Amino acid sequence: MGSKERREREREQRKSNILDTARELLLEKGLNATSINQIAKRAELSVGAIYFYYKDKEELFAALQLEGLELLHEAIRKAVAKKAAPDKKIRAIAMAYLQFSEEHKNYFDIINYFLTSPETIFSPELKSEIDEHGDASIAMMTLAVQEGIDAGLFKSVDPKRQAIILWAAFNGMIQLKKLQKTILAKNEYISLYGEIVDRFLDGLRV
Amino acid sequence: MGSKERREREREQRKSNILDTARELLLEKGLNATSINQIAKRAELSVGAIYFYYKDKEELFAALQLEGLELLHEAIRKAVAKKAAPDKKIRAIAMAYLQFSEEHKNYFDIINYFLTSPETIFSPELKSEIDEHGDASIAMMTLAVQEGIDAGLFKSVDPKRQAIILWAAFNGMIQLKKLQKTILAKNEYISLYGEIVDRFLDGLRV
Amino acid sequence: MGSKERREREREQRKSNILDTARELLLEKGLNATSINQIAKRAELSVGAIYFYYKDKEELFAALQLEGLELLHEAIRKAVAKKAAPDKKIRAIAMAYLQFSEEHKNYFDIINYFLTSPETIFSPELKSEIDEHGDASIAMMTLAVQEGIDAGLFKSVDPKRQAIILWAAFNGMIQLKKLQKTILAKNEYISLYGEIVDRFLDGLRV
Amino acid sequence: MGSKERREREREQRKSNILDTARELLLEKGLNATSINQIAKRAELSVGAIYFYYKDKEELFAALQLEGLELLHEAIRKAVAKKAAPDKKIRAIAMAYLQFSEEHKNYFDIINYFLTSPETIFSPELKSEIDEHGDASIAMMTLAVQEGIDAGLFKSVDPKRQAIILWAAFNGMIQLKKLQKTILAKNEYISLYGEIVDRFLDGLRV
DNA sequence: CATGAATGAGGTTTCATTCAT
DNA sequence: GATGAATGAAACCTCATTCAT
Repeated sequence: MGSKERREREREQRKSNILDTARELLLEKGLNATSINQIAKRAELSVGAIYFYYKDKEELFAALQLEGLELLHEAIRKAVAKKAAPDKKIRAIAMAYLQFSEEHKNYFDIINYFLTSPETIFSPELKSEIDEHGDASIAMMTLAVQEGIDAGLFKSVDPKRQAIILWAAFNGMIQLKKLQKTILAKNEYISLYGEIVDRFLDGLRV
Repeated sequence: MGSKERREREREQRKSNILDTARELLLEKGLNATSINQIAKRAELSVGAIYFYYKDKEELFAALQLEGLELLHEAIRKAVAKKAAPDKKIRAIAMAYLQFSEEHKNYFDIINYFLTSPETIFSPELKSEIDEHGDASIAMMTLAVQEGIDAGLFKSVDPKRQAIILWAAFNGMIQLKKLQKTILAKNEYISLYGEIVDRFLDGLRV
Repeated sequence: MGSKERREREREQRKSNILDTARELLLEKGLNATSINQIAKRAELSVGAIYFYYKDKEELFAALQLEGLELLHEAIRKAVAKKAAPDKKIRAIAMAYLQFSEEHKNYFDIINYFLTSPETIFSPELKSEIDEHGDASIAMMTLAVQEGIDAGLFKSVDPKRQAIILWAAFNGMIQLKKLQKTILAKNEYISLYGEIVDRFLDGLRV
Repeated sequence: MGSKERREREREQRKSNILDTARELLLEKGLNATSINQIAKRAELSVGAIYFYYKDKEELFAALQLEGLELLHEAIRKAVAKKAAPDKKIRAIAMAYLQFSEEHKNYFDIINYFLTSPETIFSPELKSEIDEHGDASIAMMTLAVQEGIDAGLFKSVDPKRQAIILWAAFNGMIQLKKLQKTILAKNEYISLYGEIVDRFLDGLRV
């Protein structure tokens, strides 16, 4: 017995193997330049095998993004786990996000690639599922802001809106990383990222 | 006599015609679905003609982006033209940028398309030229912040850094427009955009 | 005891289930858009199972055609069952055939699909078996003509040849159904079909 | 000068060359088995070149069918050219059609392939154009029947309807050619074809 | 008996680019 | 200056079939 379980396990492993290769290539060459053929070749699989596990390119890339969002959620969860003052928590989340963008640059880029691309690539259902995953991470920032308000430290503003604003600003700044050596000095974006938190906390406090 | 000028004029007109068509297609179908062949067909030109005016695809798309950056610069210049208090000026620039992103959605998307794509598409020289154009717009925001500091209204912070921070936050928020109907309510991003300025000015004031 | 019969029954049921699905898909998407994989998926069977019951695609589709020919034979047999004058019988068979083409459009199309396709798809043995099945239906028309001749109503012509001629004409007309809305008015082919019988009976009578 | 004309001529020649190869393969292997790749290879052209001349597979095959319909029309026109009694004319058209089906078996098969296939393959516009071409050939048969009626030789029936009936019957019979060696003796379909005309004319006469 | 993973050739189509005219 | 024919690689995806389990 147990042969069914083994099959199941192998199946998952294969899927994950394909995902690994896809991620690798996606980050090496970008979305358009990453083809199923290439993934197959590098994963030492036949093209057909990939299509056996993933219905099409879209499904494959969506899986990648979901993976990334889960990882991100986990990173933020850890950052916010220890007891701390609300502003410390916010800073901790900010730093966790920055760290994630560097340590999991691959996933971060994928998430943002799809988030910011003006082309709609995923089906509505997929998009919805992905957005929900993203929502989960925002919720933790919202909570931190709420605590600050409850503690009388912050103005009485809508906490979720502040969370979204911060997230938008963080994203915007990390994207500027590309401008290093032209508009920005090397790694200047990191200190700017930090200054976002300063400025926003200043703006938030009563 | 003027035959040289006429030629020059025709040449410019032709280039601009190509650009118009390219922009149209780029926004209709996205970057990698826009082919030189398609541009040629819609512009009622031969493929060869396009290659005569633009060395390759890259050069063509870079021209598009430059066009957009110039338009943006002009929009901001106008917004900041009239005398006003520094915070009003900042708000005016912010609103000009938002307005630009809506009225010239096509250009805005192109600018951001290239800015946020992890693929490096342009040659270093091109990238540099493009960045410089972007710089010009930032300079105007920098100036507004500087005025606020000089007037003793704002904290004594690096004004250019604040300009960059604001710009990053603005971009980040406008990108969230895509999340309408999932995470955000319709047009919620606009009021969030406004709140960025509130919070930031709060954080900036002495 | 009966376990062998049960097996046999299950086997037949499975085969018929496969056939049902194949027929469905064949009529939905046409011959070459219907794949074994698709049949397997829709029949909720494994690909291997289909190959267990049918040696290959060809055998599967031949089975479908045989099914259809049997059904057709039965329909004609019923039409000709009651005693009637020869010309009435001929008309009855004609109408039974038309009705079959409409009520069992799926089978009719399959029969004609293979009959008229210039590609030779079946092996000689298969083709032979299929033709024999078709023969059985022709025989009944032949008989009706023979009766007319014997009764002195029809000219003394070869009855089987008349049967084949009628069959050919019927088929030809039903195929014209496709021309509705272009060359033919809607359902005009039906009244034309009727007129075939008129004209041929006129031509047949002494 | 004249270089434009030469280009035009070369273009036509190339298109016709592609068509020749496509026709060849289509008749050798049937529709599904004929791929653009194969056509390109045999025509000693690149795949892209074919797509330069024909938008897609559909357009290529439609061109083939139109070619065939024109040839058919011409053949019938010739057959009916000389003055003759209406029944002779009808027989002449019938024979011209049969002859066309043998001498231009390739074209005939293509015409019928698309006519009888239950799959709709052409776009409505194409289909319409094709049907119109077919209409032209029917018109000539219609005229012959009309003459017979006018001359008091035939019953007063709708002449176009008789033309369509005959055409359907002819098609139906020619398709039976495939049954040679099983249901029919070799070339029996030819004499049956002739008998269709006998029977029909008998049925038509007053 | 039945499964379903795997193959890999082959399908249609698009692409950026070149170059003879 | 401008044309447009040609290339051929590469894109995504599907197929019939096999076979170890």
